[in-house]
Amino acid sequence: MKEMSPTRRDQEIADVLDNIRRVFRVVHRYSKRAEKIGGLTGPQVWAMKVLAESAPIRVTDLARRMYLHPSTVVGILDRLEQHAQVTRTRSEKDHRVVTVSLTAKGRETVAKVPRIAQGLLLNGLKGLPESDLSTVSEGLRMLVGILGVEGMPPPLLLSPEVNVTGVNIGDP
Amino acid sequence: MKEMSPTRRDQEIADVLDNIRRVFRVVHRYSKRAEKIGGLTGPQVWAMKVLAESAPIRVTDLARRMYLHPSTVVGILDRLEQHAQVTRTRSEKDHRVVTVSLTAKGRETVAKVPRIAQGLLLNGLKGLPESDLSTVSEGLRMLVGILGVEGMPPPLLLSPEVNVTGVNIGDP
DNA sequence: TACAAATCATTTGTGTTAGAATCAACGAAG
DNA sequence: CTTCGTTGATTCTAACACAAATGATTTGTA
Repeated sequence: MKEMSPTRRDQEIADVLDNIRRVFRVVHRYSKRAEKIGGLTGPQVWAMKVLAESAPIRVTDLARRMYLHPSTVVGILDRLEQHAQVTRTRSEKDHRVVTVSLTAKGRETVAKVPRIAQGLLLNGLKGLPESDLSTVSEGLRMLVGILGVEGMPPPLLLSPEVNVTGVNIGDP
Repeated sequence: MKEMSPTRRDQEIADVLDNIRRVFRVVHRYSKRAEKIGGLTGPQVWAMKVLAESAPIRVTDLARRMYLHPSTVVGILDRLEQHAQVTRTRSEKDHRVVTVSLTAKGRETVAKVPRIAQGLLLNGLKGLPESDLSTVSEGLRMLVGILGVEGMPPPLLLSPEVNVTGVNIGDP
């Protein structure tokens, strides 16, 4: 690429940080208020989707998949349990372990989610020309590299189903 | 842009969403625990920096600059006031307005911050080859475009000083 | 002037997030 | 078998974050 004066480079870095800020705010807000399927919040729906995919699952594993601290997930599960969306079962083999599953009601809820969750980002990305998508993809890969979290957590499965899940997460 | 089967494309979109999630989490955590200058949290330091730049300022304007809800800022100001870092003054002209300023102690605190706040992201970006920086920049610009927030808020100044602030914002 | 609408800060209520400490239970070493 | 370290879930505390409602004040309008 062409040469760039230090000043212009600084400007570009400033722009990057500025844009990160913007994306974060939007994604963050979106995740806060969006969703609300059946009175559930973003993180709650997100947990439900992970459960739909791999229940029964231990609390710790659920936390890992959600990139969250176990104590955070406990709170989310408390609320979901109150709404009768999930159940907790103490494992027989290892009494330290608690297994989380969806209730019938929970499965209904999850079934209703996908189409509604067609978020801004997912639709936007879908409509992007291949070359632009590559640019976005590359750029983010580099950011992740900078932050040193490429392999972050168990990459989850990558089925189309999960893509949708990803969106909520975003805002996920 | 080589041709890409629908499946591969879906995969790439999934990756993008996954990476946004990762960057989001990392930056968020970073802003949460990092900083802690003089016992202050990330958002608190962030508010201090905005104040350093444009105090005295009204609560609403401070909130706008931080991309936060006013009620959130009230809490942050409560805590900063307890630590004697800022003061609140009811305006004479308009009795609805409260003006926030830094105390002497607050100015000292701010003076200590900048060098420590050379964050992961800023340093990482600085070390990036020009071509890679362009890719990151381009990709983010597209994301911002998708989200329709190009002009989002008063872009703040773009001095190096503010860039540092930008990092905190991330977590914002 | 009077009254309605808008503005500003705050309070209240709910939810998300993390770290530290706690408690039970498992597993391995002696 | 007993002790010791580890793991797993939870509780507690503290900070964010937002929406909705409140109360005080200003502004615009009839």
